[in-house]
Amino acid sequence: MRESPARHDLFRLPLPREFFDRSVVEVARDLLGRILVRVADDGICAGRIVETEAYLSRNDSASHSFRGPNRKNATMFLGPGLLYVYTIHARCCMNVVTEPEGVASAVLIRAVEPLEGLEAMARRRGTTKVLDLARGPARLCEAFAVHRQFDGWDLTRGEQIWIAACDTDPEPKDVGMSSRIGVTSAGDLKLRFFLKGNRFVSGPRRLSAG
DNA sequence: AAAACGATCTACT
DNA sequence: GTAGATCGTTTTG
Repeated sequence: MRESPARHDLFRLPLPREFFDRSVVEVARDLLGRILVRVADDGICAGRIVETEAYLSRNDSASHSFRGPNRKNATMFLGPGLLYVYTIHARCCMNVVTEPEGVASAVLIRAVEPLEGLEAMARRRGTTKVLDLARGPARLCEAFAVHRQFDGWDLTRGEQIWIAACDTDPEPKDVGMSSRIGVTSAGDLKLRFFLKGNRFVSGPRRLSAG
């Protein structure tokens, strides 16, 4: 994909703290269309966020912060605009902490549409299939070289990794939402948002709305 | 020390 | 769409 100077300048502006200091659902929806930017020694890359999932603070048993702060989830309690990275199934997933300090709500970034630095992503992922580069939270982390070491990273600094304020797909956003009540124990509520019709969205894109 | 549990992925039908 | 792999973390004895 060709790289235009104008676009590159837009990628440079990190979203400010206030952006993240809002309701987690609001942030999850508003993150769609924004650009995730990664500057690393082994390559620069960027992608448009097409799928997110909101995790509602410690009142939601599906959230990692449900049982209160501990060694692993500490970042979630430290305030908006931080990156929370955790491991699962021997892989990493990245979250953006939202809402005021202590609330511990976060948005899981589930997929991006690769825009720039496809070569770097392909190298890190071990595949050249564009569809498989960053669709899925763990694949995304691998493609963008995000590991546990980035847990607690301040996204508003605009260094190494951040989310650009620009929106490549200005209004009106065609946002889809799929919610489901947890089948397990205490009714877990999951709120997944995605850009409708985008082929980089993972999983079943059933339900409409939005 | 052992067992169970995933905010997942891949392969395959 | 679903079964099976996979391994760090948490929970249990």
